[in-house]
Amino acid sequence: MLDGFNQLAELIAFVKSIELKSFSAAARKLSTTPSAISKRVAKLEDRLGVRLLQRTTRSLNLTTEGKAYYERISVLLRELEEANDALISGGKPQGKLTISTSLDFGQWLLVQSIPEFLRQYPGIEIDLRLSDRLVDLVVEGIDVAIRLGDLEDSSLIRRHLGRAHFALCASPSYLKANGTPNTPQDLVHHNCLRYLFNGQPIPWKFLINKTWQTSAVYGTFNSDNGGALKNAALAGLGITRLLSFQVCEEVRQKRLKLLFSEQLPPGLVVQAVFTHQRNLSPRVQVFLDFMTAYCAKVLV
Amino acid sequence: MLDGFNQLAELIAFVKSIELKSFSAAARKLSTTPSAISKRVAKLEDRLGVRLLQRTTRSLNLTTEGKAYYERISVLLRELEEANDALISGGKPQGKLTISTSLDFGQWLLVQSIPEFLRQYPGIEIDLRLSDRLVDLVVEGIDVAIRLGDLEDSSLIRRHLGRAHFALCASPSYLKANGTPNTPQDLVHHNCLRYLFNGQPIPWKFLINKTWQTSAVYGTFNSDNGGALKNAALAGLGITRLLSFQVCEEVRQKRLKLLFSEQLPPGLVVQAVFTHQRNLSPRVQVFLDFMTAYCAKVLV
DNA sequence: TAAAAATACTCCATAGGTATTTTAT
DNA sequence: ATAAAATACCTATGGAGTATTTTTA
Repeated sequence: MLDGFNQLAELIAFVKSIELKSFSAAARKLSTTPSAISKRVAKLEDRLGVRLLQRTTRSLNLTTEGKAYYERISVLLRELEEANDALISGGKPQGKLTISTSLDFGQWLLVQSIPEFLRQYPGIEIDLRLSDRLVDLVVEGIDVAIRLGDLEDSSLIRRHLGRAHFALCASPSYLKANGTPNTPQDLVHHNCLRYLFNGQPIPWKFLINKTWQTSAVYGTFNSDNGGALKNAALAGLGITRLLSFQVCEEVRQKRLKLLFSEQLPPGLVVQAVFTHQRNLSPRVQVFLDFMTAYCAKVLV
Repeated sequence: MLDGFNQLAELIAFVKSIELKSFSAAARKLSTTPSAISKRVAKLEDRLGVRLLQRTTRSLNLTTEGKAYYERISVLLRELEEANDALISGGKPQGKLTISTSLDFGQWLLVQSIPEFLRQYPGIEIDLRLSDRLVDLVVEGIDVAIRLGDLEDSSLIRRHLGRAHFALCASPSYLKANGTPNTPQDLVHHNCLRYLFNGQPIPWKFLINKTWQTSAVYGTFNSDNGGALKNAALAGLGITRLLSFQVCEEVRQKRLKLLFSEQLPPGLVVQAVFTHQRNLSPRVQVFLDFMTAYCAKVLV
């Protein structure tokens, strides 16, 4: 039984100490004294009969057992808080919404939509975490991630938001200086700025004579950051392939010209992923609905 | 923050009261007084600012909010207990393992394996729940279910254990009195005892001339219980189709004879299903491994 | 009227704060 | 030398028990 493990405060002290890597910091955050935190954690260890933290006056280090325990407990505390919030708010969306997405999608599309979202739901605040690595939603306490490309992840629920189209583009100055390619094959003679995924440039495919063919393209600049590629293209360095939402503004302003639009692959699936279907919190629900509508409008 | 929701004891009192439908009963279970339980629940309600239980001196009824809260909290408490157990036991399998499976599989195959399993893991005790309805693992607090047939359930992890073959059989006395059918088509003239799924008899298929054909069969007795069908067949009532593990003993003793073994469909997939892959408790892990080995041996 | 929940009242365990000591960088 | 964790000591909050009242089936 849970008898004897009565004090939620102990668990909170433990988790917060780890997250802030300090008893004193945790004490400040929890509006109490370091003494109290020290005692709570010690008591928790006593009750469990296991040392959770190896601590010196200068550092806190999780023991193996502590690490395993932390990973489970921190999730449970978040869920408990969630349950309390849901109850108290009576189903109204509120609280902190933690979103994870890629740098490119987050910087360009998502941030544009956020002001309107926050206006519609004044009770919600947003933590936006941008990262191109595949984050673990549960461990990192993320409510919802938006991912480009159809990545498998068995344990997560997915919701289709739309499709991000590719956009092959270059600045008018580059095209003037180097000529506009007439066919994808001509790209061999151009400076092609490629996106790196896991350190590898992604091949460019084109519809040529009704079949999909990979063009061998090369260039003097590759990057794993779409913004960098766009800026390079704007600076007239060469031709790059991005996603349409990243460059629509520049295309409208005629600072970038699109090439071979009719011959590009269908693009990347955009989807929201999140954990348990059951008991989805109101703030995640409204965000999903909002993004579904927003993407339907923006991802042409 | 969870500040102010410090007392796990309150949550436990709430959950136990609901499960036992009484404060007094919960008090007995938790080795305390009804007074304490009453106060804990009242305090929890105060803190949350929501009435969770509508109570008279004779009955406890969850409010709408209370029901929603209970469903979330009860799961969290189980998981917290789990985390504590896992830590204290240091990864050794122990504690109560709750298994759900169908009546037929549970009664015949599973119970045979349990003594050996319990012998191997003295720290484990088993709650076996037999039911032919599709239970909700999370809500009912079930560690692992064993299901026959390839049922989809997105949110659950599945592990393949083997395949249960069909066995068409009848008693020697029945075959003597009514003749042994030579082909599946002959079954039209026999009393076929069929299994009911959702109230409907499941059709019998056979491999006839290298194609799968459904035989129109009829009989004077159908049941949604395999044991009943087996007993009817043993009593000489007719021919029935069961799963091989249900009748292998009787076949060995020549109290039932198998028919058309070469012409029956491949049988039902047997699989274990459970929730989250991560942090699978040791007792569930060893049970899965044990059942995998056991089924590999028993499901020929 | 009988059994269960709420309540009033008392008690004491213990959590937490203050002040101090220890420790590691 | 300093900042952080542990500890000793004291205080006071509040949780739990006993006894009593209220409620309802």
